[in-house]
Amino acid sequence: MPELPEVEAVRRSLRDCVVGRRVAQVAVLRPDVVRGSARPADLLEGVAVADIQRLGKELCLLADNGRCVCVHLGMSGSLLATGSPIAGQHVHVIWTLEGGRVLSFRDPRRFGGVWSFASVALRDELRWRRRGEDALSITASRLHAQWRGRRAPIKTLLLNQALLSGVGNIYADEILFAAGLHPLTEAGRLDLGLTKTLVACLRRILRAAIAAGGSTLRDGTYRDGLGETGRYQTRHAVYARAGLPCVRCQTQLRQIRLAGRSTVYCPTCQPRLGFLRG
DNA sequence: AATTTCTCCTGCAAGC
DNA sequence: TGCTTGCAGGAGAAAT
Repeated sequence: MPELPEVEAVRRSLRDCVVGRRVAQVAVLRPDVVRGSARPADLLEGVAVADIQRLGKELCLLADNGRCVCVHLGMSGSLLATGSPIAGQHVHVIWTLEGGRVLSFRDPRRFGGVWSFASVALRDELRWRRRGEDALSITASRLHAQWRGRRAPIKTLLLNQALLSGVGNIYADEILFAAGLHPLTEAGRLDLGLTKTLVACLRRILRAAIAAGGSTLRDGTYRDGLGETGRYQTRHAVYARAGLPCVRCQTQLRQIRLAGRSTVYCPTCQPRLGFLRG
């Protein structure tokens, strides 16, 4: 569930307590969540963290010796900075920082993971350059060009991280509602004007969600790097609201399955393009 | 080449 | 109360 806004909230909350600190020790409790070398030195033991970057839903800890470690939170992952080691199950990697603070990667469902790279260049070649542009920097003209001729539904393409990085199921539904677009709309049928509307809604919603610290759903799993919950879930217009009245027109919200994911939309506010244009 | 389906995993909620 | 079943979904592989 951590999507771009949640991952950005984690990045910002961790920045001050992690950047500039040396990693005193790394413990890997579950080696299979680490891809690439899981040797402590390759997971930044002994070096200082110089920066934390983000592409889409993925974080990357950069060390001052050039090495870097990507962390993907998957569905249920969290990256928590605490004053002492956290108790409980599903903690897979622990970075003990100089000064006693501890950074823990916890992921019950293990859809996330950790990737170690010898350099940013290798990270980019093997991983980040294979991803689409970050959703916060996409422009309408580039998205329009990318979607030209595509027959897949717009929601499917919004979720495709090889095309665009950062949008997941929650924000895809929220963005499409804000833009008044039916999730099954063929991507290639969006003209530049509608694409501009879509991109404007995408930016507005992702930024508002970042400002609110992301969305913590009823299961309560999402926390930022300091353990704080998000506050954007109270502003969801459609996600997890199937059967309830639309906040704009009171029509009962409809749920379908698309790309294997539950999809909620308002049949009145989000009409099919085909019905408008023949 | 594009698109869809399958698979991984655990926790929670609903139903009996 | 205690069981089973279904559902949630990111991403990459596999199938169409």
